[in-house]
Amino acid sequence: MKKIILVDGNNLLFRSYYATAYTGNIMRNSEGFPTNGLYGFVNMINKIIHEEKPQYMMVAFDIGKTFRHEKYDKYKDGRREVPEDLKIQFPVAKKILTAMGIKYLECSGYEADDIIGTISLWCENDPDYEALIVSSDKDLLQLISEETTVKLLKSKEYIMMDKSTFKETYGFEPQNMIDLKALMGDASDNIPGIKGIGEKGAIKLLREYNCLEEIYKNIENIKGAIKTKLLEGKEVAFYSRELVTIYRNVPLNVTFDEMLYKGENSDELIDIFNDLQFYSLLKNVHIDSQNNDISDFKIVTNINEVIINEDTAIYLDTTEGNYHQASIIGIALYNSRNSYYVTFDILKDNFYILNNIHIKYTYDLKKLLVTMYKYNITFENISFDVMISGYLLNYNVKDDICYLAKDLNYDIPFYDKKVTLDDYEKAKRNVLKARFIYEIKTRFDKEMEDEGESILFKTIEMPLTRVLAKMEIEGILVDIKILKEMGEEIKTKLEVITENIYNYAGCQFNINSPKQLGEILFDKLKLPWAKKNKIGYVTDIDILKKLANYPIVSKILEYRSLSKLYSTYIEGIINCVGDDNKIHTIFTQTLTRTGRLSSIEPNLQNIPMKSEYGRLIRKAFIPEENAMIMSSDYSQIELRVFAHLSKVKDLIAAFNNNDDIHTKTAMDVFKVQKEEVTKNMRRQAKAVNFGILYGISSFGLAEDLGISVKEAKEFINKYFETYPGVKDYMNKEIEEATKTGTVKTIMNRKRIIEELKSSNHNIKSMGQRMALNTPIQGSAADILKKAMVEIDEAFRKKKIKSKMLLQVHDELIFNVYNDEIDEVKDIVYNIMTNVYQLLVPLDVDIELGNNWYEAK
DNA sequence: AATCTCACG
DNA sequence: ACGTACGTGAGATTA
Repeated sequence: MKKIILVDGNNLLFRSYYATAYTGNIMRNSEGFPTNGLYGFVNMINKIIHEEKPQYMMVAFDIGKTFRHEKYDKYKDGRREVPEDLKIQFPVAKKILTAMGIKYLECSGYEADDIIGTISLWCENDPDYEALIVSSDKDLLQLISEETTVKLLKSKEYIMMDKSTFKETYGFEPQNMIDLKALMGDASDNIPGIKGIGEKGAIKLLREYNCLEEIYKNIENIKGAIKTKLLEGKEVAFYSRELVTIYRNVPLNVTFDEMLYKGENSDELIDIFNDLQFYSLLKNVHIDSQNNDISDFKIVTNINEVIINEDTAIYLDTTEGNYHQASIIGIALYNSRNSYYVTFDILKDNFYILNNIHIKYTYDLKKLLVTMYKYNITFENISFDVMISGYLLNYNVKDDICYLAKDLNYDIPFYDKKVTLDDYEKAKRNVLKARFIYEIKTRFDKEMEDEGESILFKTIEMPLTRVLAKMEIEGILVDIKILKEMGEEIKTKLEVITENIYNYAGCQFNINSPKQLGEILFDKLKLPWAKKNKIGYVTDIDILKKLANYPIVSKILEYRSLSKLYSTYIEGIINCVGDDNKIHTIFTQTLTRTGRLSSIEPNLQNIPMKSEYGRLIRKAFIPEENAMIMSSDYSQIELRVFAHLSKVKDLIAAFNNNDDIHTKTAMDVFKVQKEEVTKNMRRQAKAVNFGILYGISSFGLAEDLGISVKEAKEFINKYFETYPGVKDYMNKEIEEATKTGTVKTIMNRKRIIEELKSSNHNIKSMGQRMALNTPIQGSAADILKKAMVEIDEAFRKKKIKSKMLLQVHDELIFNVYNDEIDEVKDIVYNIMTNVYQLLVPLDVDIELGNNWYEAK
């Protein structure tokens, strides 16, 4: 038996187009050609091939006016016009199919359905063939027979419908599907059907009578309203049926042999995908062995075999998970002459080879440094980290190098724990990764040069990665006892509060469950302000604050903050403390879209600060003996950056005069003297200043200040009238960003913002806010990073033994030995204030204490 | 795996 | 007419 896969091409392309079109973010390649339909289309075709392993395959398309609907043109007219964006994707879809070795058919005057119906009829008449139809259109179910099955696509999965499953589901024969549609109609296809008869009623009738003819033959046995409707709609029903009946004798000039699945023509397909910029799909294309195979590498059995005397890439193979705990499995080395894989077993007595001056390139240098630290290898000559370079170039960079490789058309298989590989194959994959590093670095180097990011890369990011490695290795001391004591206290408080809440609620429930909590508050206790989300009621802090007068709600607020403290900051932190009583976070250098760092496992950039009680957690972060914790933070760095970027004279003057910026804003906006600025005026001015940094919106400001959107809008207008330069700057920035699709920081860090191209207002607005915020947040991040590099350098030159420990976006935390306090304070202050010349001065506050809490 | 909530700058 | 401030990470629950 030969199986042919019959695919409804129109259906597939429509589905994938509308799956993304509604977001408004229509995918396009850099020439502006829309690709959103094609992307899903190709994925679906790939999936079908993968799942069905077809011998024969055919994709059908609609073309021209269809005979079947000709006499009912008035119904067809009601159908939605195909958007131009989608229309132009059809010819490309057909080109792709040809490149994939799949036959496609279209026949003037017939729909895709008709073509599929015709071929499936051929299968019924030919004992050698059977058909599998793929579509999400239930109309095609009418074709199900002994020889024909339908794979009915749902949003995420599919249902296989053969004769027996169809009967189980509907209770009548597949060929009577047309009668079902005739009765119930189909709004999306403008099939009228009988008014007042829906799916349920229609199915019931067909289970009893099978088809329209039988229904009307037995019309006297049918009672009540249904009977009237049936009689009134008789004519409509019959011509509706004609409309939905698939025509199965399309004059097709094709043979089964022509529908053989031939397999792809890689070169053609690669060309097309490159054109469309479907880089992730390229990995599925069978690429010639050049890229995914390598045979001339050596698995080293004796270290003397390793000869490196030219620039070489290293790839480190470790166990999974947090790299502070990871162990080395082996390393791959690659250069244009030689390539090697060295297992840990061989390496462990020969680490010295890694001091080779020719080892220059890698992926994730920081991980390499941290992992190799205990073997005293410092890789002084590594000057190029492909991970960081890829990040600056806005590639899709993850921990696993395979993602980047995939995007760049290098086919390195992903790690799959279900597949066991022999030693040779494992070694090969690592060598492939080293080769990828070696080959891609030249291209990245050039791309960075073109983007003007080389200096940023060489003088900031590459040196910084070594600084961060040191900070991670150093870690910060934690006094677990303090955390445990505080934990006990919180636990006791939580028990009391839990009892209180149960009493107010009149029952016990899981307070941590937003769902249950919502039901208690808004269903059971009928509190006002109920607002729904997908799951149930919204129970976030904004809603609860409005209800804080209810004793149960104030207790819940208390419970929330305490349980957050307990699980995230007491338990969470304690779990991260190692045998050395220290926490070693990981600073991710290649994650944020703005250029900031982030901190994980644990996150030490969000330790409580704003609430007095939570802040006590900071007492557990302590210095070494004979040392103090020092914190140095930039004051208003983002607003200063904004003053610099916007060049607004009043703002620059305010910072030059060392004014309190929020008070100054209040004076200008409210047109009052300094003495007349009330607390509330300053608070409002501060909120607007923050709003400016975020790409202000009246809604956001209203939310923040608890005023109406209208008031917020007026307030913003007043601000813009006060500082017209701000508005001008924002307009100019958005215009430029929209033109180029990118924004840049003061150090030329580039972010691509696809959202700016969106036709969806919301998404576009979000893009505009990103475009306004990124240069500010990103430039501040640049400044911090530069300061960190310089401080590290100064410490080294002056042989300072105090250590930089943490970075929290606008502040640095140090462990400072008592005998170095003055010197370190000096160095840090001078570097931080002079690291970059803005149009306004940079200001730094430095505090010292016996723990992080006191250093504030 | 996705969602909600909340901690930070 | 729309849903919304920018950038993160983690824990708990629900699906």
